[in-house]
Parts: sequence; C-alpha cells; structure tokens
Amino acid sequence: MTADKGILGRYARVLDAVAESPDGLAFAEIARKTGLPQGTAHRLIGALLRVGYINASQNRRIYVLGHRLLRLLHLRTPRELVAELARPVLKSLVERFAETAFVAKLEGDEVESIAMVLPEFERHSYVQPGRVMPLHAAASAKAIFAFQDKEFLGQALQRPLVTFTPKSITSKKKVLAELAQVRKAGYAACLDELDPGVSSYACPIPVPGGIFYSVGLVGVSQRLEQYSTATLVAALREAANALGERLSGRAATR
Amino acid sequence: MTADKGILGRYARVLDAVAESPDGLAFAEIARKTGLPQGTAHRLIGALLRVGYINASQNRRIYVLGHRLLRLLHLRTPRELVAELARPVLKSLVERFAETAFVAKLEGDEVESIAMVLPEFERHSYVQPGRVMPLHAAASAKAIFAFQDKEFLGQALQRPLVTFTPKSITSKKKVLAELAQVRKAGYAACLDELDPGVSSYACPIPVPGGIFYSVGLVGVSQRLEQYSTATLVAALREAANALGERLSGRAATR
DNA sequence: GAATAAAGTTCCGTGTTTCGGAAGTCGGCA
DNA sequence: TGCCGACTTCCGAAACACGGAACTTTATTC
Repeated sequence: MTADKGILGRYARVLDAVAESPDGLAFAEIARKTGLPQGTAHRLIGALLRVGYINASQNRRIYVLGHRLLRLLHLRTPRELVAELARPVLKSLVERFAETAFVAKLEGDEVESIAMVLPEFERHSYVQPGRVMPLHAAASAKAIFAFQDKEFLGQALQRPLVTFTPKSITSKKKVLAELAQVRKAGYAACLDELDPGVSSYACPIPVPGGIFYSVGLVGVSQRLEQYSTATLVAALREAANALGERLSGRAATR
Repeated sequence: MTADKGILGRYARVLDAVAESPDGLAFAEIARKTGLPQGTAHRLIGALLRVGYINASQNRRIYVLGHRLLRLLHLRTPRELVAELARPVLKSLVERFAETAFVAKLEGDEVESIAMVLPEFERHSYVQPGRVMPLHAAASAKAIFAFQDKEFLGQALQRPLVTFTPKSITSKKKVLAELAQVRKAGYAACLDELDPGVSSYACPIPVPGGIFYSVGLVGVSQRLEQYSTATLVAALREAANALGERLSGRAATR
C-alpha cells in the first residue's frame, strides 16, 4: 500500500514482515519485503530493537519478534488453549506424587490458576481454576512475578498484602526479598502462607519472551513433607521444561 | 520509567497498558496508567487506532488490542495448541460424516494443515498435518486466503499456480474471482482440483482480529456427494463457530 | 432540569525527530 | 589482494511530535 498511515504504519509493516516469516528475516530481506530504503529500514529496526519489539537472533543478523510483543501475545492467549495442552503433564505429576498439580497464568496484572488435576481420593481442591493467586502468598504467583520487570512489579505491589495466616508475608520489602530468592533458586515455595496446613511448590515455565506461566503442586503440608524439596523441585522443573517446549511449538508432538 | 526509548517507547507503553487490562481501558485510564498528558495520549491513541493496533469497542469508549496485533498473535500461536483444542470438534464431525476432518492454519504466508482426524476404516489420509495447502486448489486454503487483505494476497499470488489436475484453477484472475465467491458464500469447495477423485469443503473459523484458521472435510468425491452441500456447510459452520469461541477464550469449558 | 464535575477532543507555536540519498565500513570469498 | 554484497553512518531539509490550555461532550448530583 502506498498509504503509509504515519510513522507507526512503517513500523507495523516491518513487524508484519518479521511475523510472517516463521524463521526470522535478515536486514536486507526486511528492506526488500517492506519496500523501505535501506537507511530508513536500518533506523526503524534499531528503534524496534530498543523497545524490544524485535530481537536479533543468532549472529545478530536474523530478526524475530521480540520479548515485548511475545509478552502481549501470551497475555492474550486464552486460558483454555494452555490448559488443554497442560493436562497430560499435570496428570503424570499427580500419578507420581498423589498430590494436586496445577498450572497458573499471568492474566493482566494478576496470576490465575487455569488448570488443575487432583488425585482421585482428594475430596476438595485448594486451587479452583480461575482463582486469583496472591503475589505474596502463593508459590505459583511468586514463580511468575519473580521474573517480571520492576515497573510492572511495583504496580502489582500497590495492592494490599492480605494476612491469610500467621505465616503470610505482609511487608513489601520482604516480598521483594522473597521474589529475589525465587529468581535465584528457580522455584517458589509457600508453606502455610495462604491456607493453614497447606503448602505449595511451583516452578516458572520458560517460554521465549519471558515467564508467563508456572506449574506447581499443592497439598496438606504434612503429606508433602514426605518428599524432599529437591525431589519436588526436580520433577516440577522437568514438567516446566516440557510445558515450555509445547507452548512455544518446539515439542515433539507426543 | 522516565527513560522513554524514543517515540516507540510511548506507543509501547500504551499497548502494554491496554494488553494488561483484559476488559479494555477507557481513554482516561490509559492516560493515567501511562502517565501521559491527555492531549498526548489522545494523539497516540488516534495513531494506534489508525494502524489497527488497538480497537475501540462498545460505545467507542473502551480500547482493546486491535486486529493487526491479534494477527501477529495468531500467526505465532503454535500449531499444537490449536490442534489439541480442535480434536474433539473434529472427532464429532468424523462421527457424523465418516469422512476425514481437519483444521488448517495460516503460518507465515502459507496455509498448513495442522490437525486431522480420519474415520477408522480409512487406510490413508489426504492431508497430513504439516502439509502446505495451495491457495488455488485446496478448500482449506481458499477459506483462509479469501479473508486476507489485498496486499497480503497479492504477495501470496506471486507463487506459481501449479496444475495438479485438469480441474485446477491456474489463472490469477480466476483465483481472485473464486476467492471473492468464497468470501460471499462463507465456505470454500474443491472438487477434484488438488487430487483427482478427491473433494474437500472448508469454512473459515471466525476469531476476533480476522480469519487465520479453517475447518474442513475431505474425502473421495463420490462418497462426499451423498451429502448435500448445504448439509456439509451447515455442519462445518457450526464446527467453525465452536472452534472460534474456544480459540478466543469465550467457550464454556466443556 | 439546571448546575457541576468528569471525560474526551482540538488547537497551535516550539523544537525535536524523521526522512532518505549517498558515502563509508565490514566480512566473506576467490 | 581486490571484489562484491550486506550492513551502517551521516546530514541538511522538511515534517511531525510535543503538551499546555481552551473547548465540547457526557455523566452525576441535587
């Protein structure tokens, strides 16, 4: 189209070109596909890189969609799509540990539980799908918020930190310290912080663009204690990696 | 953050704000969340509207992500996510018609078959998942390309129109006419155009932002003829609507 | 239903940024 | 070493973004 709708129109054309090529595009191909002069294309690509709308992969020569756009995409991915894909992985966790397994997702600026499989004998569940997991008192939420940027986190921390149990962490400073710890360890735990006598463990699910999902186990604290933390975390991490590959289309279709 | 990375940084902040609010944002909320002066916010929103990165919903007062971004989202949605969700719907089509049912997806600038369920007695399939469906000789591809914009279509039509059978349409003009017809009728048919003696029908799957998927039936022409076109199309349309709702997160979780 | 507040829109002089052609640099290859 | 294509930088002219303030429209209150 000759009708370039302002400056944004040209940026949009570059993004369209990049998105339409599943394996990314080299600089010259972008200039050709969009019909932009090389100098101009170069400048636009530089700006897009700086805001994170495209990323340079490999030897810095192939451009693909960037983390900032992938973030929007995951925020808008319907819960059901992810839930459907996660079910088999959750089932195998349940079989192994006989505890409730679940997946949580970043929705807007909150973390929600979106899929759950519970052991057969269990009478009730601790995380109904759709339940909002509080940032300071749920392993699943910690595992996701620990990997968000400061600005976003600061906004989320505006919400009051409700005291659910005597063990709940209710100071912003302590929450931030906890999240830093989660980031370092690669997993989150919540022992009696949300419901008394109930504990949970969760790992972030790595997908290109950032962390938007987590996979976890919940159960009566006493029963969970029979497994070592290392065992639980190793299993969750494995599950998280498997889910990450499925969510980004790199999985061997089972 | 005070560090605005150029003009794109401010647009990005608006988009982030909109994406983080699942139900959309009013003008004033955008200005507040991004910290932009009202006049400025208004101008940026206008530009974003013009390129289709945001849409005004309802009484033109609530802004949500626009079709141009949703398009990127769907282009990048892994095949497996969609395939998993589509399976039950495909199964019920197969049960009813005893013919192969499948879903196709726009990948880059090509249409690919991504999920398929075939009747038990069938010995081989006509559309392996992963097969690229030619724009001019496959119902599934026609059903998708018919709803793409002219620019994109023109680009796709650069590719040579292979003659698969005597019935294949091989002139650009006729292909365009056929696509216009598909757009009007709301479904596409291919009678012996790709493989001799094999026919297919397909309907576009409506999701917010445009058409990126189609659902179809394939089979030996003679066998398919026992159903009236109206019957086939009605069933496909129903399936397409069901899939559309699931894909956009509006479905009643079965 | 009038008064008032809130939400949304337009204007415009100032000043920064974009524009793209052309010239320059890099890196692989014979 | 010298060539070629891919990529990057430069720069003056022109265009556009900037945001405060004034204005219109819509919602709320009494």
